[in-house]
Amino acid sequence: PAALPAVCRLVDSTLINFVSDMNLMEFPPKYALAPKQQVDDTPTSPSNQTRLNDSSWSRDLEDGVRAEHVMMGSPRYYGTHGHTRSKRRRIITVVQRQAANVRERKRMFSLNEAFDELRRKVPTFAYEKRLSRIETLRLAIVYISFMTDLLENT
DNA sequence: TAGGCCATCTGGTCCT
DNA sequence: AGGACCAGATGGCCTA
Repeated sequence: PAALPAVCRLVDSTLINFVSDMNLMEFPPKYALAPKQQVDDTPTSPSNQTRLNDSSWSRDLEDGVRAEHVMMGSPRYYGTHGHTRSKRRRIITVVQRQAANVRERKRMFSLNEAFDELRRKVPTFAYEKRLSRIETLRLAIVYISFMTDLLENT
């Protein structure tokens, strides 16, 4: 850590310019509700309280046969993460699903905040276009490698 | 118009 | 039981 100021002085001035030219503070206006997302985030409608099943878990059909995914959504594939675990599916209410959607949006929001913070830390040309998430990650890898080499060679 | 990027929804799995 | 995390699917927006 003590060597850092010295390292910074050694950093090529063009790199410093990259950093100072960063202007990624603008927040994408997309966080406004999208048209398809106009569900009620504070669901209180009694009709939404209906449980789809008595238990919150339902057992799939016997003997390893994949149960049909009768609920809405895209098809899933078992074994994506290596092993098939339980055959019990959690059945949730519409209210619970909406609450989970809200939590997921918040989670992705904080993830994007972290990406924005990383974009500000990573040196870049005065981009007319902001870095995508994958570009940000890859540039960060290169940047860290560069700084690591710099530290080791001084 | 095709392709890249992103937000969102969704269900499965993990974890507390 | 339920929240966090994850990845697939989908649709919208933007740019070359």
